[in-house]
Amino acid sequence: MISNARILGVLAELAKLIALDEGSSQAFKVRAYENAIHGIEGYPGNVSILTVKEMEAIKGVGGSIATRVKEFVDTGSVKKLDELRAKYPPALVELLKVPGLGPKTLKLIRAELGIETLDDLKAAIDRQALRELPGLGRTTEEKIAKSIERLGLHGKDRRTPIAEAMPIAAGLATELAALPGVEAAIPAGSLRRLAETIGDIDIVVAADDAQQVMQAVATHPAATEIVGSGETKTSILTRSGLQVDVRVVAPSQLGAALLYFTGSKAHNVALRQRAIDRGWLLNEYGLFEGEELLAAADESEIYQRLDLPLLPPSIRENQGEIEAAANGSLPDLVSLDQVKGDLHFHSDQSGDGRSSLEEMVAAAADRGYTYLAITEHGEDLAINGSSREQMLAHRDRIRELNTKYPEMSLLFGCELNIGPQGSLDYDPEFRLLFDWTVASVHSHFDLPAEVQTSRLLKAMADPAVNAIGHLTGRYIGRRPGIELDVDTVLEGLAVSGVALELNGALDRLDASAKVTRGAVAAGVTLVISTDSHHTSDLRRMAYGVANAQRGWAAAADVANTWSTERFLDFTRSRR
DNA sequence: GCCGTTTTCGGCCCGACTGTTTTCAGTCG
Repeated sequence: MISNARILGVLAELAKLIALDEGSSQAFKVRAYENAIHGIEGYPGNVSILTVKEMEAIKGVGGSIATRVKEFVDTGSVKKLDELRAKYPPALVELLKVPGLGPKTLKLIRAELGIETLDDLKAAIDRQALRELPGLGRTTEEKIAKSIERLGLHGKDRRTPIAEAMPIAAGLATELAALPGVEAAIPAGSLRRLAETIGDIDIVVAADDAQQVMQAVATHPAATEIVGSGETKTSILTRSGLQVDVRVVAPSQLGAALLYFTGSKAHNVALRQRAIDRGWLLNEYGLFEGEELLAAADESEIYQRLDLPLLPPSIRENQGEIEAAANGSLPDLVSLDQVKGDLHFHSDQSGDGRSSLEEMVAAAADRGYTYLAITEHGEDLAINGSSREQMLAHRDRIRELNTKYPEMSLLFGCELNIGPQGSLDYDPEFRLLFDWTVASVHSHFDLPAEVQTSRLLKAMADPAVNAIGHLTGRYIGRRPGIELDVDTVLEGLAVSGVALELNGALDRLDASAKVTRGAVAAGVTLVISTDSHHTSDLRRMAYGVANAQRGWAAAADVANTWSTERFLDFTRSRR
């Protein structure tokens, strides 16, 4: 069986090479491939087992593309792709990664100067050959030269983990919001949708005086370079090579601008099509009927005019959310105010905890939680874990502390460590002393997928285990997670009644939105947790909730939105 | 190359910025 990822890889390469062949990434054929890729990304099953006819049922996939996919599945290659590869060697295609160098220009310099590789391009720039070509000039040549210098730092396909980008975006937005005359400054783009990695930071600023904001951005100390600067839009590069685009709009247009700059692009295109169907125009300035403005100030107003409810940024991916919202089949997505407790929570009793038990519990009480599981590491984590004696003493502290918070149920919990063969800390009797446990993988990330899968199945078979924590153990952009058979694991969770944790730490977001959507479909119970080690980590709940939304999870699917009584029943259900 | 409550052909989202040009093409998101 061939994975969807491999098929998507083939289609992405075809799209790229056709763009080069057509001389435009906007060519309709290219967009058709991109639409097909998008459709397959949203397809829940394996595409390789489908017939051509069945593939054509996927949105964006027509006869031609379906036939090529089938050809790849059956023969392992695609004739059209092989032809294009012969026509455009890899070294040439690589040049498309240079910012400012698109397919048209690349075709031109190849035809006129015989440029086939990066070294050819550098040599041509050195002898100032580019500037002699029609449509190019000295400035363009210098711009490309500069882009080549920084290729590793900010190539077009460079992605930044959201955990890295979020604080930069938040800091910058806060500063811009403080400028006189600025009504709002909001990070938009994939960051606002909580994508795992982002290409650049987009900040939308609502202000009447754009000039002042542009000035502030261009002279910002974090800007190592100004990529572009116009009347309403300025782009800078930070030291790490991350690009930040700041766009100023009139406050009365903030909703339309936010909608546009939040994307996703595919979601926007679908919304605009919906506007066109009604004889209207939707752009970043508003929704228009001819000259008449229909809506612009609020996102919700624009959705409403298009006969849709306000869709949260987290699900704006054009993966069926617009159709579902239109026909009323979109789940009632979980929201932050429905969360009643946190179920993965450390104090400094754990070696890696940073705040005291008292501080952590007080922070949870401040958030109005009605239950809270304190889950210190088990003894198998040599450095961070607690012995039996330490755990029992900790239980006494928790029970004692609970008398000060009568409105909250404090659960004596544990984060159990799943060993390489699926073993757990302590012994079966001792494990049953805990009110709540979350079992997680912390080591042996490189085992084969079959071993990891049975490892997890064994752990969830233990009656003391309530949830599986950070499913894959990944750190986005730093460490890939364990490989596993997702369908088998989800089925195991559904059958055993063990919950799947959605870890809200920004560098984890584990289980992923995609896995979450599968879990919801499989009937798995979810819990959204922060894995807090410090009082400042409790805010991660918002990210966990947004990631749950990305997986189309309803409050009913998430155990820590349930009433205290129902939740406590759930903790005892497997014992 | 895909698609359809304007359906089998003729459309296909929309605009900012830049550089090279004198009205627009290319790139990008």
